[in-house]
Amino acid sequence: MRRCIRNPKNQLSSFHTLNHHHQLQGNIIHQHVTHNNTHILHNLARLYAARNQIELARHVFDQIPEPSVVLWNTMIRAYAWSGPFQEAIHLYHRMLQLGVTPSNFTFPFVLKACSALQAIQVGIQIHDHVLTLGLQADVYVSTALVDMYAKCGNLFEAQTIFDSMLHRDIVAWNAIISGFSFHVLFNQTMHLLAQMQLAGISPNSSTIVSVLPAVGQANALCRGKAIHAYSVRKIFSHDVVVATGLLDMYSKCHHLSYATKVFNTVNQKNEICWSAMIGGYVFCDSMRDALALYDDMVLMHCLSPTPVTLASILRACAKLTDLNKGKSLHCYMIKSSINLDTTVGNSLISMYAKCGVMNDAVGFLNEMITKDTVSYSAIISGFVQNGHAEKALLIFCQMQLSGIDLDSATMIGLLPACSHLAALQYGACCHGQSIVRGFTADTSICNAIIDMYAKCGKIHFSRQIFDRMHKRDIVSWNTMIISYGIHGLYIEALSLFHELRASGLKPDDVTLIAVLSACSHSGLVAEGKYWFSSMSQDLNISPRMAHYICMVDLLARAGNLDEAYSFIQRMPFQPDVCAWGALLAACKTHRNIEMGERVSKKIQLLGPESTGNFVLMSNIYSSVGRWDDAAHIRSIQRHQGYKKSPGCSWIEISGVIHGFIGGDQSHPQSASINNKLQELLVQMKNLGYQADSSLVLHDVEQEEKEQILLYHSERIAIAFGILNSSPSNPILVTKNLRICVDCHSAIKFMSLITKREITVRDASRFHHFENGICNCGDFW
DNA sequence: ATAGGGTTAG
Repeated sequence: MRRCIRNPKNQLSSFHTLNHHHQLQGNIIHQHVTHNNTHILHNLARLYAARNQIELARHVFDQIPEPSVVLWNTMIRAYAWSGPFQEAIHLYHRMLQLGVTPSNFTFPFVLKACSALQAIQVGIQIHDHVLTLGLQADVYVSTALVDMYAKCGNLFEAQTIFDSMLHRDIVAWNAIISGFSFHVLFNQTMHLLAQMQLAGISPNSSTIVSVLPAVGQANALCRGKAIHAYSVRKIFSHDVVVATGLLDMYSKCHHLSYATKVFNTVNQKNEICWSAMIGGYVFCDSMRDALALYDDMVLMHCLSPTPVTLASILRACAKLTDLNKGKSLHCYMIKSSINLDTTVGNSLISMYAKCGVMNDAVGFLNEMITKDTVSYSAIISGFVQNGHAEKALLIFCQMQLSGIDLDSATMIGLLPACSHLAALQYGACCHGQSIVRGFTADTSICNAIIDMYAKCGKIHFSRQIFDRMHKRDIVSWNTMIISYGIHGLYIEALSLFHELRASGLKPDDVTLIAVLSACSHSGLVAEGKYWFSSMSQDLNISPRMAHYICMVDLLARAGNLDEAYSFIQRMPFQPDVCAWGALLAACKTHRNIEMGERVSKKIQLLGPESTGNFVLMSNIYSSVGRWDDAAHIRSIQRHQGYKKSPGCSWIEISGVIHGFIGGDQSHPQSASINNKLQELLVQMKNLGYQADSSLVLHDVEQEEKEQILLYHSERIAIAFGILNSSPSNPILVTKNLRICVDCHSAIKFMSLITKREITVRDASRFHHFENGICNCGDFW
């Protein structure tokens, strides 16, 4: 050591032998040379920079009184190469402050940092500087400018500079091509690729690698194959980087067999290549293959998963709702102290949310050191997906308090939360924010807004949004058709379906569910049967269980109980509780005890899945006065441990949502609500209202029935609404279950007495009461 | 070269 210091000329060679473990030694040496000469410091800084030890390089650099331009460039390049990019720009600015004139080598590096940060304002300043120094003709500088403008999104300026270049080498061509490819302007990218070849320059592997993502995103399989063939001819298709690009392109084109073929040709597969293949399987919904390949990578090939690998594989667990696998991966990450970056953390949150364990999702969110928009959005969507819209809104408040801004994906979580809650005022706020922030250019956002207005009872607003959209996808049409359906506007629903067919867009399986249920609710048996047979024959959509259930509903609702029964038995699927449940509901409507009993037995054989069906059967017995049988069914239900989920209704008044469960007396205004209900009951009875005997458990007095029914949650919510809103305002109440027959008839009277529009959204549709009539025509 | 949160129906 001492010998080295005494003989500084030997120092550099001794540094070459240093490795990470000897950094300390290196530091000691450089402390000793600090006061010697700047020439050595220059070399030392360059050496550290070349080794990517930026902090050490910076430490030395900062001690040099007047670094040469070359050294400034070295430092800026080091930062531009591997970040932090901001530091490259910072050094450039300091260089100018100190009066050092940048050279033509400075610009490509600092511009690269601008590209990485998408910092176009700084980029423009640098461009000005280039012009004042008269360096715009330099190939390297102009290429860097092209790259910066292209990456930052100003493709026009990039193209202008590129066109003005007298000499364009392959790097310049790659810069402009990768710019267009980066923004997925597929046609322009392909055009430039052709022009490049016309100019006599053959694309190299960098060119190929930069265009492949755009090919994949554009789903341009034929182009992709041509590029693959070109790569084979030029003998770089076996290069890991090219092969990774190729297999990613193939999987984005849903061509997994080619992707795996390319994958298998690579001899020296690295983690990126494995991750790309695993990601490809996940993209194509081949979750089992993704998991198998992951095991292969980690167990057989002893490679460590990178954050990218983990993000992909966690997504596979989420899609499979394989909580065990997801948890074991989480444990593995903790045990092997893999650095949990924010992306992986967000994948974990999403996995927990998709598996329905929101406690774990929120628990992990709270542990996260750096939470971002995605973390919160995952939680918000998770709560909505798990049926806790109100918690989604609460988390959103927490997100705002923590200063993290929302983006359009957050909004796409918030809007369905408003839909579920029928929270019109929150929903309208979301709509407003979406306009202000420019989200409404996004089709998915508009779709969510259409759904929100429809579920909040404002179907006309939905249609306005739908009509004004620039671009509609199949979800837009489906949402609008379904919205008409739940509002009982079946003519509009079916006519929109015909418009969709005329528009040239292909209906999908969801469209047909919407159409079939529209037919079923409006009693259009023949039309429903027609579309059911047509969907597989003409529209090339194979019917799923849900479609069969729609058909059962269609037949049974119209009174064709026997036909529905045999339809269920002929289904190509094992009939489930829902299929039988649809028939059972119709048995109740059509008071067919014999069929009801048969169906009820089938359901009981299927096991403990549905409670509503027990209630239904019990009600069927009660409706014909067979109280003992009704009680027996209820006792089986109790005996087997089924619990009826409580009826719950809510109403939004002045932006506050008030919720009530059946018999609820806990609201501060409970006394006046009760008075209102009693007062209404008297008036209703004067007009001929009679409590429906079939709905309440057997052998209680009429008086008592009235009182039980009086406090069904929807009635409490309506009374609350009457008391707390001006008479000109319509009332919208939302209920978690289906409305009961008695409430349905009572609300008709209430609308007549109070002369108010009352809308109830129950679990299946809207009931719009006005002047004693409901728009469902008592058929629901 | 690979990666995270996202709209409709049941």
